[in-house]
Amino acid sequence: MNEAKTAKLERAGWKLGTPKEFLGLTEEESALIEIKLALARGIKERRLSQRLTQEELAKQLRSSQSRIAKMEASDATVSMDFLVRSFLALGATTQEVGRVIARSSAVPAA
Amino acid sequence: MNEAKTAKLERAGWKLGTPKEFLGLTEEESALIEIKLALARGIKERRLSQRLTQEELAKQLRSSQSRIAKMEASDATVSMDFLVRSFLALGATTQEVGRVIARSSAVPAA
DNA sequence: GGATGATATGTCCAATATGACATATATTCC
DNA sequence: GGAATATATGTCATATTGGACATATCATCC
Repeated sequence: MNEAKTAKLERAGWKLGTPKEFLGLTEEESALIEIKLALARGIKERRLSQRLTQEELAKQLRSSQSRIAKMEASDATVSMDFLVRSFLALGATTQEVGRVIARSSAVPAA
Repeated sequence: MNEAKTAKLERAGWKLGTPKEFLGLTEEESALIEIKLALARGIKERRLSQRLTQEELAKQLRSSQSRIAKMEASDATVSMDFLVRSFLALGATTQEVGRVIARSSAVPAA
Protein backbone atom coordinates (compact mmCIF):
# COMPACT_ATOMS: atom_id res chain seq x y z
CA MET A 1 0.00 0.00 0.00
CA ASN A 2 1.32 3.41 -0.86
CA GLU A 3 1.66 6.41 1.41
CA ALA A 4 -1.33 8.38 0.20
CA LYS A 5 -3.52 5.38 0.79
CA THR A 6 -2.32 4.71 4.30
CA ALA A 7 -2.79 8.39 5.15
CA LYS A 8 -6.36 8.21 3.93
CA LEU A 9 -6.99 5.09 5.96
CA GLU A 10 -5.62 6.63 9.09
CA ARG A 11 -7.96 9.53 8.64
CA ALA A 12 -10.74 6.96 8.44
CA GLY A 13 -9.77 5.68 11.85
CA TRP A 14 -7.58 2.70 11.04
CA LYS A 15 -4.87 1.99 13.53
CA LEU A 16 -2.21 0.61 11.25
CA GLY A 17 0.97 0.86 13.22
CA THR A 18 4.28 0.09 11.67
CA PRO A 19 4.65 -3.02 9.55
CA LYS A 20 4.99 -6.17 11.56
CA GLU A 21 5.80 -8.63 8.84
CA PHE A 22 7.77 -10.71 11.29
CA LEU A 23 4.62 -11.41 13.26
CA GLY A 24 2.74 -12.34 10.13
CA LEU A 25 0.33 -9.54 10.79
CA THR A 26 0.66 -7.01 8.05
CA GLU A 27 -0.03 -9.13 5.06
CA GLU A 28 -3.38 -10.27 6.40
CA GLU A 29 -4.12 -6.89 7.85
CA SER A 30 -3.63 -5.18 4.52
CA ALA A 31 -5.47 -7.89 2.62
CA LEU A 32 -8.45 -7.41 4.88
CA ILE A 33 -8.34 -3.67 4.38
CA GLU A 34 -8.07 -4.04 0.63
CA ILE A 35 -11.12 -6.26 0.70
CA LYS A 36 -13.10 -3.69 2.62
CA LEU A 37 -12.01 -0.90 0.32
CA ALA A 38 -13.04 -2.91 -2.70
CA LEU A 39 -16.43 -3.68 -1.21
CA ALA A 40 -16.99 -0.05 -0.29
CA ARG A 41 -16.17 1.02 -3.83
CA GLY A 42 -18.44 -1.64 -5.26
CA ILE A 43 -21.29 -0.56 -3.04
CA LYS A 44 -21.01 3.07 -3.97
CA GLU A 45 -20.86 2.20 -7.65
CA ARG A 46 -23.94 0.02 -7.42
CA ARG A 47 -25.86 2.55 -5.40
CA LEU A 48 -25.10 5.32 -7.84
CA SER A 49 -25.88 3.26 -10.90
CA GLN A 50 -29.27 2.58 -9.36
CA ARG A 51 -29.69 6.29 -8.64
CA LEU A 52 -30.31 5.68 -4.97
CA THR A 53 -29.43 8.21 -2.29
CA GLN A 54 -27.63 7.11 0.84
CA GLU A 55 -30.84 7.85 2.67
CA GLU A 56 -32.80 5.46 0.48
CA LEU A 57 -30.26 2.68 0.78
CA ALA A 58 -30.17 3.24 4.53
CA LYS A 59 -33.90 2.76 4.71
CA GLN A 60 -33.72 -0.53 2.82
CA LEU A 61 -31.12 -1.73 5.29
CA ARG A 62 -32.91 -0.27 8.29
CA SER A 63 -29.81 1.74 8.91
CA SER A 64 -29.05 5.44 8.69
CA GLN A 65 -27.61 7.81 6.14
CA SER A 66 -24.59 8.51 8.28
CA ARG A 67 -23.74 4.85 8.49
CA ILE A 68 -23.92 4.50 4.73
CA ALA A 69 -21.66 7.52 4.32
CA LYS A 70 -19.17 6.00 6.71
CA MET A 71 -19.33 2.70 4.93
CA GLU A 72 -18.60 4.27 1.56
CA ALA A 73 -15.75 6.18 3.15
CA SER A 74 -14.35 2.91 4.51
CA ASP A 75 -14.66 4.07 8.07
CA ALA A 76 -12.95 1.73 10.49
CA THR A 77 -16.11 1.20 12.52
CA VAL A 78 -17.91 -0.48 9.64
CA SER A 79 -17.92 -4.25 9.74
CA MET A 80 -17.49 -6.61 6.89
CA ASP A 81 -20.89 -8.06 7.71
CA PHE A 82 -22.43 -4.69 7.07
CA LEU A 83 -20.50 -4.23 3.86
CA VAL A 84 -21.57 -7.58 2.50
CA ARG A 85 -25.16 -7.15 3.61
CA SER A 86 -25.24 -3.83 1.81
CA PHE A 87 -23.73 -5.22 -1.32
CA LEU A 88 -26.29 -7.99 -1.39
CA ALA A 89 -29.10 -5.54 -0.65
CA LEU A 90 -28.06 -3.70 -3.79
CA GLY A 91 -28.79 -6.82 -5.74
CA ALA A 92 -25.35 -8.33 -5.97
CA THR A 93 -25.06 -12.09 -6.04
CA THR A 94 -22.61 -14.04 -3.94
CA GLN A 95 -20.69 -14.57 -7.15
CA GLU A 96 -20.27 -10.85 -7.52
CA VAL A 97 -19.30 -10.41 -3.89
CA GLY A 98 -16.71 -13.11 -4.35
CA ARG A 99 -15.38 -11.58 -7.50
CA VAL A 100 -14.96 -8.15 -5.96
CA ILE A 101 -13.07 -9.67 -3.05
CA ALA A 102 -10.93 -11.88 -5.23
CA ARG A 103 -9.87 -8.89 -7.27
CA SER A 104 -9.38 -6.58 -4.33
CA SER A 105 -5.65 -6.94 -4.27
CA ALA A 106 -5.09 -7.26 -7.96
CA VAL A 107 -2.14 -5.21 -9.02
CA PRO A 108 -2.97 -3.06 -12.02
CA ALA A 109 -0.81 -3.86 -15.03
CA ALA A 110 2.16 -1.53 -15.17
CA MET B 1 -31.97 -24.09 2.30
CA ASN B 2 -33.35 -27.39 3.44
CA GLU B 3 -34.89 -28.23 6.76
CA ALA B 4 -31.96 -30.07 8.29
CA LYS B 5 -29.75 -27.11 7.55
CA THR B 6 -32.06 -24.53 9.05
CA ALA B 7 -32.42 -26.67 12.16
CA LYS B 8 -28.67 -26.80 12.52
CA LEU B 9 -28.41 -23.05 12.10
CA GLU B 10 -31.02 -22.40 14.72
CA ARG B 11 -29.07 -24.54 17.12
CA ALA B 12 -26.10 -22.31 16.32
CA GLY B 13 -28.08 -19.30 17.43
CA TRP B 14 -29.40 -17.92 14.16
CA LYS B 15 -32.73 -16.20 14.38
CA LEU B 16 -34.12 -17.00 10.99
CA GLY B 17 -37.79 -16.36 11.33
CA THR B 18 -40.17 -17.27 8.59
CA PRO B 19 -39.29 -16.39 5.02
CA LYS B 20 -39.92 -12.77 4.17
CA GLU B 21 -39.32 -12.85 0.48
CA PHE B 22 -41.75 -10.00 0.01
CA LEU B 23 -39.52 -7.69 1.97
CA GLY B 24 -36.49 -8.74 0.00
CA LEU B 25 -34.90 -9.92 3.18
CA THR B 26 -34.51 -13.61 2.96
CA GLU B 27 -32.48 -13.83 -0.16
CA GLU B 28 -29.74 -11.61 1.26
CA GLU B 29 -30.07 -13.14 4.67
CA SER B 30 -29.56 -16.62 3.35
CA ALA B 31 -26.79 -15.56 0.98
CA LEU B 32 -24.92 -14.04 3.90
CA ILE B 33 -25.36 -17.20 5.92
CA GLU B 34 -24.22 -19.38 3.04
CA ILE B 35 -21.12 -17.24 2.75
CA LYS B 36 -20.34 -17.66 6.41
CA LEU B 37 -20.91 -21.39 6.27
CA ALA B 38 -18.60 -21.70 3.30
CA LEU B 39 -15.89 -19.70 5.02
CA ALA B 40 -16.21 -21.73 8.19
CA ARG B 41 -15.84 -24.95 6.21
CA GLY B 42 -12.87 -23.58 4.34
CA ILE B 43 -11.18 -22.54 7.55
CA LYS B 44 -11.60 -25.90 9.18
CA GLU B 45 -10.29 -27.65 6.10
CA ARG B 46 -7.24 -25.44 5.93
CA ARG B 47 -6.54 -25.74 9.62
CA LEU B 48 -6.74 -29.52 9.51
CA SER B 49 -4.65 -29.84 6.39
CA GLN B 50 -1.98 -27.85 8.19
CA ARG B 51 -2.35 -30.08 11.23
CA LEU B 52 -2.99 -27.16 13.52
CA THR B 53 -5.10 -27.44 16.66
CA GLN B 54 -7.77 -24.86 17.40
CA GLU B 55 -5.55 -23.75 20.25
CA GLU B 56 -2.63 -23.08 17.92
CA LEU B 57 -4.72 -21.19 15.42
CA ALA B 58 -6.23 -19.20 18.26
CA LYS B 59 -2.79 -18.16 19.39
CA GLN B 60 -1.86 -16.95 15.93
CA LEU B 61 -4.99 -14.86 15.87
CA ARG B 62 -4.64 -13.71 19.47
CA SER B 63 -7.99 -15.28 20.09
CA SER B 64 -9.06 -18.29 22.10
CA GLN B 65 -9.78 -21.94 21.42
CA SER B 66 -13.43 -21.52 22.25
CA ARG B 67 -13.82 -18.78 19.69
CA ILE B 68 -12.26 -20.94 16.99
CA ALA B 69 -14.59 -23.78 17.89
CA LYS B 70 -17.55 -21.45 17.63
CA MET B 71 -16.33 -20.12 14.34
CA GLU B 72 -15.99 -23.57 12.84
CA ALA B 73 -19.44 -24.40 14.13
CA SER B 74 -20.79 -21.27 12.41
CA ASP B 75 -21.96 -19.77 15.65
CA ALA B 76 -24.13 -16.71 15.08
CA THR B 77 -21.90 -14.49 17.19
CA VAL B 78 -18.92 -14.88 14.88
CA SER B 79 -18.37 -11.95 12.55
CA MET B 80 -17.41 -12.07 8.94
CA ASP B 81 -14.36 -10.00 9.80
CA PHE B 82 -13.19 -12.75 12.09
CA LEU B 83 -13.89 -15.43 9.53
CA VAL B 84 -11.94 -13.64 6.84
CA ARG B 85 -9.08 -12.76 9.15
CA SER B 86 -8.84 -16.40 10.10
CA PHE B 87 -8.92 -17.59 6.55
CA LEU B 88 -6.14 -15.20 5.65
CA ALA B 89 -4.16 -16.18 8.72
CA LEU B 90 -4.23 -19.73 7.42
CA GLY B 91 -2.42 -18.56 4.35
CA ALA B 92 -5.32 -18.04 1.99
CA THR B 93 -5.05 -15.29 -0.58
CA THR B 94 -7.79 -12.79 -1.27
CA GLN B 95 -8.36 -14.73 -4.49
CA GLU B 96 -9.12 -17.83 -2.49
CA VAL B 97 -11.36 -15.97 -0.10
CA GLY B 98 -13.23 -14.57 -3.05
CA ARG B 99 -13.54 -17.93 -4.70
CA VAL B 100 -14.95 -19.58 -1.59
CA ILE B 101 -17.52 -16.82 -1.26
CA ALA B 102 -18.42 -16.84 -4.92
CA ARG B 103 -19.09 -20.56 -4.76
CA SER B 104 -20.89 -20.46 -1.46
CA SER B 105 -24.31 -20.67 -2.99
CA ALA B 106 -23.46 -22.89 -5.89
CA VAL B 107 -26.13 -25.52 -6.33
CA PRO B 108 -24.58 -28.96 -6.68
CA ALA B 109 -25.40 -30.63 -9.95
CA ALA B 110 -28.40 -32.90 -9.56
C1' DG C 1 -25.57 34.50 -2.53
C1' DG C 2 -29.21 31.82 -0.71
C1' DA C 3 -32.39 27.69 -1.20
C1' DT C 4 -32.43 22.90 -1.69
C1' DG C 5 -30.87 18.22 -1.61
C1' DA C 6 -27.06 15.04 -0.96
C1' DT C 7 -23.20 13.57 1.56
C1' DA C 8 -19.74 13.88 5.46
C1' DT C 9 -18.43 14.00 10.28
C1' DG C 10 -18.92 13.80 15.26
C1' DT C 11 -21.15 12.11 19.35
C1' DC C 12 -24.38 9.43 22.11
C1' DC C 13 -25.76 4.91 24.23
C1' DA C 14 -27.77 0.39 22.90
C1' DA C 15 -26.75 -3.88 20.71
C1' DT C 16 -23.53 -7.26 19.36
C1' DA C 17 -18.98 -9.56 19.09
C1' DT C 18 -14.86 -10.56 21.59
C1' DG C 19 -11.31 -12.97 24.60
C1' DA C 20 -11.02 -15.41 28.62
C1' DC C 21 -12.22 -18.83 31.53
C1' DA C 22 -14.60 -23.00 33.35
C1' DT C 23 -16.27 -27.10 32.25
C1' DA C 24 -18.32 -30.69 29.33
C1' DT C 25 -17.72 -33.97 25.75
C1' DA C 26 -15.27 -36.50 22.31
C1' DT C 27 -11.26 -39.21 20.59
C1' DT C 28 -7.09 -41.87 20.93
C1' DC C 29 -3.85 -44.62 23.14
C1' DC C 30 -2.32 -47.64 26.78
C1' DG D 1 -11.46 -47.80 32.11
C1' DG D 2 -8.56 -44.01 32.63
C1' DA D 3 -4.82 -40.60 30.97
C1' DA D 4 -3.98 -37.31 27.66
C1' DT D 5 -5.26 -34.27 24.06
C1' DA D 6 -8.58 -31.96 21.17
C1' DT D 7 -12.90 -29.88 20.58
C1' DA D 8 -17.57 -28.11 22.17
C1' DT D 9 -20.53 -25.22 25.00
C1' DG D 10 -21.85 -21.77 28.46
C1' DT D 11 -21.04 -17.50 30.76
C1' DC D 12 -18.99 -13.30 31.87
C1' DA D 13 -16.81 -8.23 31.26
C1' DT D 14 -14.96 -5.59 27.97
C1' DA D 15 -14.51 -3.84 23.34
C1' DT D 16 -16.40 -2.96 18.97
C1' DT D 17 -20.16 -1.88 15.98
C1' DG D 18 -24.78 -0.25 15.49
C1' DG D 19 -28.73 3.33 14.70
C1' DA D 20 -29.97 7.82 15.61
C1' DC D 21 -29.42 12.54 15.76
C1' DA D 22 -27.19 17.10 15.13
C1' DT D 23 -24.59 19.65 12.38
C1' DA D 24 -21.15 20.61 8.84
C1' DT D 25 -19.73 20.61 4.03
C1' DC D 26 -20.60 20.32 -0.69
C1' DA D 27 -22.96 20.76 -5.18
C1' DT D 28 -26.57 22.61 -8.19
C1' DC D 29 -29.97 25.71 -9.48
C1' DC D 30 -32.23 30.05 -9.47
